[in-house]
Amino acid sequence: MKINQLSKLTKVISKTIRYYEDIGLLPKAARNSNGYREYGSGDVERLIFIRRCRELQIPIDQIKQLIQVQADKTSSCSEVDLLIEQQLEKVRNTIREMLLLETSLHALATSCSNDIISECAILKNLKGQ
Amino acid sequence: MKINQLSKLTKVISKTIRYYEDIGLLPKAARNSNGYREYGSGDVERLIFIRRCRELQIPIDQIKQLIQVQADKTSSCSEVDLLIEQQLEKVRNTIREMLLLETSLHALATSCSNDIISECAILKNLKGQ
DNA sequence: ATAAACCTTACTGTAGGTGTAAGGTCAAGT
DNA sequence: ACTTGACCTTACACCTACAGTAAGGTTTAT
Repeated sequence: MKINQLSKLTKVISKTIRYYEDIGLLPKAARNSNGYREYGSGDVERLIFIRRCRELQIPIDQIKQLIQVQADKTSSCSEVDLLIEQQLEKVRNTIREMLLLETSLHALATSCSNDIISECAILKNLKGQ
Repeated sequence: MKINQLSKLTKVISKTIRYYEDIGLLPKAARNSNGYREYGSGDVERLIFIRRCRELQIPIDQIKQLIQVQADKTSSCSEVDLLIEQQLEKVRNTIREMLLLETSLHALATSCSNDIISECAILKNLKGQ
């Protein structure tokens, strides 16, 4: 199949598929006589795997690792476990930071009941400290 | 004062200060005879304002707007309110997304009690759908 | 005198793509 | 036969918000 077909099956746009090939996340695609990329069902599976990982915000370098681990039959699940666990920790950290941010912004948003710009409490708060 | 002094007072590194000048977030700095940038107390205040905004993840373009609004004595607070409100909404959306992410990752992390890579439930889950 | 600490510009790289230009190919319709 | 439109190709620029590095000039302290 051609790139657009792969794109439809995986919900990854062609542009991004070529990009993934460029950076080595996908192997170099086979080409047919006119130079178009040619894909098979293995590519569909691999790309869906990648898309699912990206949806979970797993960085591309770590996806590369996950793919390598899968290819190596002798490796154990513990590497996979660790990677997912780390990703989970990162997400939880982000959530904590975002909640602090939300508190600050909310306090800021409700601080000004004025209408005169020179007296605006929001701007004053932003200047302070 | 010179750039390093400004940096210490505002907790913004010199590199970033020059960058802000490049992109027009800070006005072109005055120069003294040797070509070094020369700053005054107004610059301290302005840069602290910018830092506080960045800590709240307000994008640089919106900080530019906030600075313009402040300079214009005829403008009302409503623009400021709106901007902060939008930022708050963005942060809340990110939190919502992150919480969904956390759920997915947690489910994934606890799905595999296996140790054989070819049977790893995590990898299977990532391939599916 | 010299070394450390500071200043300058300019260019490159980061993550994960998206946008755009300029062109080749292919199938269908007129 | 010709054209139109949909598809394919590469290559380069752009996005955010900086950080790193090179290569060089200046100032300050010892």
